[in-house]
Parts: sequence; structure tokens; C-alpha cells
Amino acid sequence: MAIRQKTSRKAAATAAAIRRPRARATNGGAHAGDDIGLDALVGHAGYAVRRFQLWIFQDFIRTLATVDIRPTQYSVMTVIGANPGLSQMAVAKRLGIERARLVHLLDSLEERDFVSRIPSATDRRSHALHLTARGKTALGQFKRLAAEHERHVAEKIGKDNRERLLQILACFN
Amino acid sequence: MAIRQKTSRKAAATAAAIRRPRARATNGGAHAGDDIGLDALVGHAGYAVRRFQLWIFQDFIRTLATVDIRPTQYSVMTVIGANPGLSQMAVAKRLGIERARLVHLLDSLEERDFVSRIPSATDRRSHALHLTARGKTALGQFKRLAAEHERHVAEKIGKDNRERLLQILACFN
DNA sequence: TATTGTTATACTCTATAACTATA
DNA sequence: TATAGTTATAGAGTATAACAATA
Repeated sequence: MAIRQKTSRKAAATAAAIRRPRARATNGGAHAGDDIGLDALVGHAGYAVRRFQLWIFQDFIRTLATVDIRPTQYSVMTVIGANPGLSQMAVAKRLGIERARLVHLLDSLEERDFVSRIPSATDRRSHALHLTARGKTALGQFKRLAAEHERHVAEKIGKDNRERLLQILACFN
Repeated sequence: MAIRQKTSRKAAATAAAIRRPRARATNGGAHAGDDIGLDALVGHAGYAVRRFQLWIFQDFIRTLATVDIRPTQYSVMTVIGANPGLSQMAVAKRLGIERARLVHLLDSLEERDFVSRIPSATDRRSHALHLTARGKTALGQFKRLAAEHERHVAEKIGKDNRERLLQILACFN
């Protein structure tokens, strides 16, 4: 494999390896298990938050797998449900989604008959977004499953810690 | 544009619009500003965490823009720096990165002469990862900039809240 | 001119599968 | 047979730019 590397890798990389051939060429089992230190990463909020978010999204997707709804789809339906008649721009801005991306998200939700784009009477450029009857029923189920997911979060980090977290991050809503 | 929709949209979507033509067809300026409620989303840790992470990554990227280092690249270099000789598998597992993706990350770091793949003497399949001399110097600078980014986080959510957050999420390290 | 929805492109990230060399 | 690194592909997600219809 070292041979394959020499032939297939980029010239700069190979040159770097040649330049330092006397460097320690093995780890000699120095890191057999899980004793690998994170060094500066343990002091970075971003690192912990990234790992937490990966866990949380995976659990959300798993918990709502039976209804095939992902976090972003859920957030879009929830906001439309609570604010019927919003334009696509308004939803995109509120949730921090690109309006170009919202187009595809709404396409899939409309195909499943959860959401409908209704022509706005006041501005012929825009759509008024509404949940369909089916969408309203479905959202109710999604919310129950999402609440179950939220209980998983509470089990993982602790009920009180979850509350504290929500308070700390409230400024990002 | 409503016309364009009717011709270009999928049949299901159009059918849905036709099926409910008497629904409220305008929001009549009902959500002029930023009074759009999040409903159930405010109770979901995942939503706040996602928004927080977007903010934190953007600030990290901005703060380290001068050295052109992104969060994942920084985490890889930090772990290699603290544990020289690690294999690619070990780094991937420790950081929760796909090993397939780590290949490209290391390619770019090797091209910039920050990291070198040294053939392992004990297992000819694997590489022992090390920072180059240039990489060590560079990482020192990256850490100073990352610390500056961390101060931005403290300013944003408060020094004490940042500490609490790190404690709450310590189990994800 | 500016904005809304749309289309298209590119790049990052995640998730897989398959392949080669090696264990 | 199993594992390490690599390659390739597909799908989300992010970031842009450009366009038609409309304001």
C-alpha cells in the first residue's frame, strides 16, 4: 500500500514523505484503545456542539423513521402549521434556510399532500403556504414522535441539563 | 407565476391546489415582520442546537479565514498533534469522521505540508500520521485564532453559560 | 429597480459499497 | 476472513448566480 501511495498520491505529498524519511515510522501500538486525547478540542464549544448535534439528528431521524420525516421537514411543517399563509421567503428567513432549498423541501411535502402552495391574492409573485387536512393530521403524529425523541435527549443529558441548554440557547431561536 | 407553477409543477402538487381552491388565498400581511411563532420548535433542543452550530461554525470559519482552516481540518490537526503516530482509522473513529472522508481531508493537509503519512513499520496497510515541522508551527497559530473564536462564543452566550454548556455536553467528547 | 419563486451549479458533509494490499 | 486505505457514488445541506414574472 505504501507502494500504491507513491504512485497514486499527489507529488507534494510524496515529496513530503521523502523529505522526512527518518521520522518515527510506527506508532508501535501507542494508541491501542480509546486513550486518544482531544487536547484543545475539549475546550471548544463548537466541537461538543457538533458531536451533540450529530447524535440528536440521528436520534430524531431514527425516531421519526416510520413516518419518513427529517428535522428540516418537521421544522418547515411546524412553522407553516403555526403561521398559515406565510410566503416562502418568510419561512426561509425565519428558519435560516436558503429560499432555493426551500423550493425542493416544499416540492416533496406537496407531493405527499402535506402542504399546499396557494396563490397569494395580494402579491401574484408569492405563494401562501398552508397545511392540507392530511398535513394537519400528520403533523400531530410527527409532534408526538418528536416529543418522544425529546425524551431521549432528556435521558441522554439529563432532564435539568436539557432545560438549562434550552435556556442558554434561547437567543438563537 | 401562478401560471408557471401550473405548467411546471408536478401533477400531485397541481391537483392539491385545485382540490382546495376555496382555502384562504392570501396572508393579507398577517406576518409582516418578525412575529412568526416557532410553536413546538422552541421546546426542541435539536432546533436550538442546530441554529447555534450554524452560528459557531460561521464564526470559526470567519475567524480562521486568514489561515484558510475549517473546523474539521482543525480537529484533525489537533488530534494528530496530541497523538502523533495515530492511524487514519484511529483518527476517524475518535472524531466520528468517515474514514473515506478523512482520506480527502488528509490529502489537502498533506498538500499544504501540515501533515505527513508515514508508512507504519508494524502494519504495512496503515499510515502513522504526524504533523510536519511546518504543521506544528501552523497549529500553534490556529490554536490562538481558535481561542479568539472561543471568546466570541463567550461574548455571544455569556462566559458562565459557555462553561455550563461544556459541562453538559462533556459526555459527547 | 427590487423582490419572489425557480433553476442550475458547485462545494461540503454523510453514508455506502467496492476495490487493492495486507494481516 | 478481516482490516486499512482508497475510490466512487448518491443524497443532504450550504452558497451562489441567473432567470421570468411581478411589484
